Amino acid sequence: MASREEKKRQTRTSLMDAALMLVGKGNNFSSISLREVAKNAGVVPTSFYRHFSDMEELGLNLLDDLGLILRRVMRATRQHDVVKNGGPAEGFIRGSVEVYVDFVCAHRNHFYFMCQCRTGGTPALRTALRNELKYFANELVLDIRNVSMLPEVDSQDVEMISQLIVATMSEITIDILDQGKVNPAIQQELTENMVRKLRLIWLGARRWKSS
Amino acid sequence: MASREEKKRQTRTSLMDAALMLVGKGNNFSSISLREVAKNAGVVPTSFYRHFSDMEELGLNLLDDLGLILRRVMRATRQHDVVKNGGPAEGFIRGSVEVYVDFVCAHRNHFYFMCQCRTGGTPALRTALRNELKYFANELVLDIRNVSMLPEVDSQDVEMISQLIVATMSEITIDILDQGKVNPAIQQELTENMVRKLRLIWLGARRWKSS
DNA sequence: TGTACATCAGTGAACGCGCGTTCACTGATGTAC
DNA sequence: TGTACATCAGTGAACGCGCGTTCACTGATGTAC
Repeated sequence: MASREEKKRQTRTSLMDAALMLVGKGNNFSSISLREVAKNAGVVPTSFYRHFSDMEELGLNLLDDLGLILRRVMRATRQHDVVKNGGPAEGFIRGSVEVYVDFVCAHRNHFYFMCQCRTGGTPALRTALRNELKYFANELVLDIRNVSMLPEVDSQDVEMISQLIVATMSEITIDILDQGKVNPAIQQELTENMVRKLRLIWLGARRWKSS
Repeated sequence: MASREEKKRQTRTSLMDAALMLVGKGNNFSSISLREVAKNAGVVPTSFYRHFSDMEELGLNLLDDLGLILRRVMRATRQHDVVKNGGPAEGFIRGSVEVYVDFVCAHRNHFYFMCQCRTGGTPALRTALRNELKYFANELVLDIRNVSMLPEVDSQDVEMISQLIVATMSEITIDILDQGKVNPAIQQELTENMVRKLRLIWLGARRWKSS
């Protein structure tokens, strides 16, 4: 039999899942009501307060989840490179995009919430998300520097390049989520399009000389 | 004395301005109520229906405004190039970014609404916005092709490049809006950062060979 | 120009509804002896 | 192991409030003669 603690954890997860589900169904997080979330989690509205003080706090917890997902994306990307190429090599752009696209598809609702938060969330949510994305971009900077892929580019410019990459990733995220149902053909096309964009950026980066 | 028609037009504008103002103050469009909008427009809630059937229709009209603004951005950019350089030349990237940044600052609330809509709006709003942005990107394609700046790049790839540019513009838009108050120093820094990004893209584009 | 009527933007009362939040409660799980 | 008590996740009734929408209205503007 589940312990009291374990049951509580389950209800908490149900609440967060319910909120994500409502976001995934096209509702805007900022207009989802606490009562709706509770109802979809199969719990009475007052129970909500045993877990979160309000919807914003639930949202902050969803962003923590997102942070974990992004860390897993980075780990999977590195592992992918090592396994396939023994290190970053020719195919690393395609590989990274494929890993990322798989994660977005596997966590559609989290990424949906991320896109909404970036521009539509409360100040606290926006700040929390900005920090997650900054961390992600910085990790990218470290990866680029560690393998010395761009020796002629200074720190500030590596940061600029990683921002450019993150912005381009953001774009494909919105595109993937915009197609309602998962369609392998379209998904493949988006991936190819993305690969070409990153290749072009990489082409520019290799020629880039920091002044 | 204002004619009845003229007065109606004024009230309509007040309603749209009130909605934009609420968006600019940090509210999410999808959670702004019709009553709030009416109150801030200095009008009774029932009056709203004389102008729009619901908030979504008001939003679609805001997107029409945005479309006009984007067309003015394009015109101003072209004019800027012609006046300053007699055509696209060395400084055209910086010039274009400056024109764009000025427009974003001058129409903060419209661009705020745009960013929210892109991921958080109703399906009708998202579709309408997607069409506006597609038009904008296509105009960019035409500009690039017309002046034959990239002779070795085929149509499909010019489109890819213009998407890349639009995505990068989107990013700076969010950054500008994220700084609550207009701060010339930060704005200048964002502009410089943006210029470097577009230069890098351009560097890649000039080396790009369509296969 | 003056009058009589039509139009219609804006009014104000009213409705039923879902909202967030409070409160005292219940009863299963956990703990002390 | 059994008993008596403590904890606390989840309940259900109740509250006041702002919501979208309806309706019959008012009175200034516009039109026909």
